[in-house]
Amino acid sequence: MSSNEIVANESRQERKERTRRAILDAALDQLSHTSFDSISLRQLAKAVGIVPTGFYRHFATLDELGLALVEESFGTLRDLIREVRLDNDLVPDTLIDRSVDVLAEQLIEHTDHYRFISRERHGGSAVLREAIRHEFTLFERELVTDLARMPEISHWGARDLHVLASLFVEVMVSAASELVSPSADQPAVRRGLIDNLRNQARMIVVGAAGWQPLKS
Amino acid sequence: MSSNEIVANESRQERKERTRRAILDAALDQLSHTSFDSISLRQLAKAVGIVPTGFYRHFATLDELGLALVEESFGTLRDLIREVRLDNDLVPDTLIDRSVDVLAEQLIEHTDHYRFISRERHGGSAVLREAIRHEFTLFERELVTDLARMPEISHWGARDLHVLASLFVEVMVSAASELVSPSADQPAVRRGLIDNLRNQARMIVVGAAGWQPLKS
DNA sequence: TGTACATCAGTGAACGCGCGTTCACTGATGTAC
DNA sequence: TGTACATCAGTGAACGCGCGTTCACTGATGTAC
Repeated sequence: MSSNEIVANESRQERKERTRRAILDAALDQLSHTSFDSISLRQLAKAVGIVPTGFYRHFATLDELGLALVEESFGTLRDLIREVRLDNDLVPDTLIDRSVDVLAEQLIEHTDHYRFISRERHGGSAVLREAIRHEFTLFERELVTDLARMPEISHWGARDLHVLASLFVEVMVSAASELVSPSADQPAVRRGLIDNLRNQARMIVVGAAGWQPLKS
Repeated sequence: MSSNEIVANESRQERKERTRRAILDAALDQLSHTSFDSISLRQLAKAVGIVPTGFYRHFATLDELGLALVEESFGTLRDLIREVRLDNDLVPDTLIDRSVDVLAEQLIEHTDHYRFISRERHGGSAVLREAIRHEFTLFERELVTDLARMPEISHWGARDLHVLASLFVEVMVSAASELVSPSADQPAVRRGLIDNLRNQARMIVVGAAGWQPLKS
């Protein structure tokens, strides 16, 4: 579908927004088999159904497009956390099961977003790397706040909380990166990855339970 | 330095090997600020000091060059493990300290290799992704073998060992990726990352110590 | 040791192609009166 | 409600550039005798 096809009763603003959306979608599509630093503006425009120069009506540079995708992708990640937090009953084991299930669902629904983050996190564009790193910092900070509320570890210091939060984030990110990789489309492989993630989270919880907080 | 400068008493074979080496080095250099799927054969040749078509005397395709880099980079990683294993006294805490120190040193010495792996692990080239994934599988399998020798966990099953080994690999890879990132050149940041990695490893060890092996 | 021939790493011209960006434009939509 | 003008998303020609790959070549090194 091209973005400039005629739709009745659509304002100029709505039509523009629809084209912008189409550019973002075409970019996510192209980025599922390419990295951002070799994206092609002309192929993008072709997929959207506009002429190459039309791109500049929506983004001043390709970097601006990339940053919009980072923002959108982390929006998706924040939705995930919110969904888990809603029914947070504070029992570690069911919380883990619930979180892993929600993650697995989201990864299927928003594969493009997570693949984009995973690829560009250490990719060739310094601008995107920095933006993604910043978002992950915020994300981990939120997780630290959540963890600090749990009575069992309410006496922990900032360093201890960081150790635990970074462990959770890292196993989650690792598993997510594997799950969105094109090689993980066989159900048996997916189940193995999810099973392992669940057990990793449990082992971390056991580690946290026996942890002696650091001094100073 | 160009690869084709005159060096006395050098056989044709030696000279060719020197050019090949120069191509690999120029590629690693270019890949420190670019991803493999947007590498330029012409820029590579220019850096080496040969004409673009000269590249084909050494590699049939760019992919072949990429695979050579994967092999070489994982050679470096294997050196690291060997070095740690040499003085493995089986006391978890000193083993962790020792491993983290060796890793930190190696990351400084072979930044290019580790950055390449970190970037292409989830990068835009399916060929390299697959090669890197395969190497990591072998690597984790080796770690499982090592772990299975430790008396405390000699009764664990394959799944339990996989949980623990994958945790170690993932925190190591995460920390390494951050440490080779251009944003981690301030000593204070480096120390923070290394300190956190050490504590993550310790928390995992505590988790392993309290772990109830899975059934079946 | 000297000669005749084979090898092959590196050359350089040429190719067709897709790239990002410039610019002046068009014509439908929106707005002021 | 009708008219005159402003806005602006999308157009299309043109640009110079770097790209990977082809091909026939050169001339130093290596080898057979």
